[in-house]
Amino acid sequence: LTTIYDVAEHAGVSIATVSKVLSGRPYVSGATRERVLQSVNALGYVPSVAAQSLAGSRTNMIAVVIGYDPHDLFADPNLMQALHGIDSEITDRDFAMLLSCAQPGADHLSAFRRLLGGYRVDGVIVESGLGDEGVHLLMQRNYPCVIMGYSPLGLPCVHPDDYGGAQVAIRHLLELGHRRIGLIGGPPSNSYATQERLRGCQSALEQAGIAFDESLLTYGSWRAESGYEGAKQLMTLDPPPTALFGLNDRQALGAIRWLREHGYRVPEEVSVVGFDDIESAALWEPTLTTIRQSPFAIGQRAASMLFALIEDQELETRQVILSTELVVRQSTAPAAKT
Amino acid sequence: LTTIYDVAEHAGVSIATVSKVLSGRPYVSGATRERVLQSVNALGYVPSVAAQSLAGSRTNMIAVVIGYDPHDLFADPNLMQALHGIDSEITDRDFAMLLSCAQPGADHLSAFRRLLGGYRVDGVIVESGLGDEGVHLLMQRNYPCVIMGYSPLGLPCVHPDDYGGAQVAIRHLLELGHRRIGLIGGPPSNSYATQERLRGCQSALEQAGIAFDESLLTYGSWRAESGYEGAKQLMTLDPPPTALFGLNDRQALGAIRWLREHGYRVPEEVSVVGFDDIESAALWEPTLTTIRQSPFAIGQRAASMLFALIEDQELETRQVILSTELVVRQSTAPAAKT
DNA sequence: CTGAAAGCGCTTACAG
DNA sequence: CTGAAAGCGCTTACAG
Repeated sequence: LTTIYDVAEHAGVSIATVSKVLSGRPYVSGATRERVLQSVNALGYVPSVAAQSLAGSRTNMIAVVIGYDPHDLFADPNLMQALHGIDSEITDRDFAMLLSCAQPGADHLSAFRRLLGGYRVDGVIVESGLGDEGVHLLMQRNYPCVIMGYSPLGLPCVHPDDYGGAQVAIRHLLELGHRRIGLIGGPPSNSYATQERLRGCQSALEQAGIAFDESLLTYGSWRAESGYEGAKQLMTLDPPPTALFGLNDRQALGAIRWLREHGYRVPEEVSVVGFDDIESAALWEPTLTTIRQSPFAIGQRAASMLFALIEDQELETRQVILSTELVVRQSTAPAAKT
Repeated sequence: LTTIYDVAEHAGVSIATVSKVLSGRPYVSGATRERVLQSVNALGYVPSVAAQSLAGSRTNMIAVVIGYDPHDLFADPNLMQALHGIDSEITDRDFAMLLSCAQPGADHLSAFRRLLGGYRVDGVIVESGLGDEGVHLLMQRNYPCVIMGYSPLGLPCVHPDDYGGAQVAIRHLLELGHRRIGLIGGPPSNSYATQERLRGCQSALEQAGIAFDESLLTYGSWRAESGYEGAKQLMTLDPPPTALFGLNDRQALGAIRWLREHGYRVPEEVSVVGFDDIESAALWEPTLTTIRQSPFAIGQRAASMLFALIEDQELETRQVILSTELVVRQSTAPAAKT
């Protein structure tokens, strides 16, 4: 392995000078800089991150901490897109990302503790849903840190406009004449996204003079099965809803599956709306009307905020809310006359 | 931050002893070991990976190198599952994974070089499709390294039985009476998976006395659109195929979408088979007949092989081929009489 | 069984 | 503008 000493020798300077050139600090003569750079190139030198890190500078590495939830986690296209967004931001800065999952058994804090002690990273992006205690730990050591999701503690965070998006979805259904709208939610607890989307639903309904009806609400997971079960449950109500709002697309798709299996025509008899606009939404039959958000943009934004933090810049906004967009496709239609 | 010195002081021993206890080396008295462990616990000590790494021991970190292909990469549910599999293996060993994507512009080697020089990881898992030059680099430094996919260089690798799986898919269609079978392939070049699956198709067809017909083959990407386009292209042939084999599920699903949009009934008029068995395959309408593979298992296996390598154990097998399984669902039916 | 000392490859004041 | 030296937090022979 070629070290800084090799470069120094090759260039006929001291290692301190090599270091200075490489870190872009001033007070190096142009000629020296040139010579060093050439040596670096000639030798294909890449500094050891371990040594750099130990010596107290940057590690060029950020950690992405995600909760441990074997099923939901890695099956979630949104997470994937968010990672993609993060990657797209860090890649030109020559950063790498350390994926740190919470341990299955251990408390969520373990992931943070390991990070704090063991790995030296320049900053951390936390997937929400992990709770705030871990983040709190990071804060105390004032680690640069951004949350993808919500932060009750007021930490820098970025998330889609769940509240507004849900409102728009409900209003779309209301305009189509639907009055009984079944809601299929994500995890009942610990999910700000679910809560915010439900708040949005409630507000849109109440603005239309419709009381929020708890019996039209089911909870589950973010998975398709949860939508399937939700539809089953809601459609046995009397009278059944004329529209279903799956709080994410996978649930909406699962709901459609149940509906069609049981002879309901979508959208003629039952309209269905989703949230996310995942790839499948446009491929499904019928194609899914949904609220588009961009987890890719969330990841990107989180990363760029993190870099600002790392570089000690002031954040313009500590809470970034990315707008959503209604995408009308085939799965919604006017409510059938009753 | 608490260091090994703090622990040593707290336990009343030298840092060498603390180190010995922590690394599980012998020749420490039980009492001393106890005392050290208690101090570690009391202080919540976690060793600095940077220091450990510099001092020449394990980093407890592996790198996963993936090619840069913004669209396909992070949209691929298989990759996600593979990461999940890797994670499941490393998590109880308290390892972390460094996700290293090749740079957009730069040659693929850049990702490897950075790894080699900058980051000290104990081993590397390479997603295939990156070519072998980078892996070669790793080999030269004899870095423990496992490939998810194929290795022409004979490096340790693990992949599904693409060849056999494709054979089974084709035989399934043959048994249903199909004779003209359209093939929708992945990326034309650089994809061993595509090549192997096509070889499987060819062999199954020829065993049935049917010549491999290039005109019944389209290439594209692994995305759904590619299947959509493939179906469009293949169905304009005269006579059109009675069955389509999407070399992955997303393509198969895209093909079904095109077929239904254009009035073809699936499976009554055209049968469709996929490969992978992704989540959507069972949700789609019709549900998709497909060849099931487990990218999760691939990831797991790759990781466990890597650990064996890291621990200097002999590998029983350098090329692990995971079996696939035909899952018959609704998208295939007997060929219509002509 | 235990500890003193060198060294891993850098960065950062500090002198020059 | 340049370099000598200390120090980052560990591990690993090597003595004891």
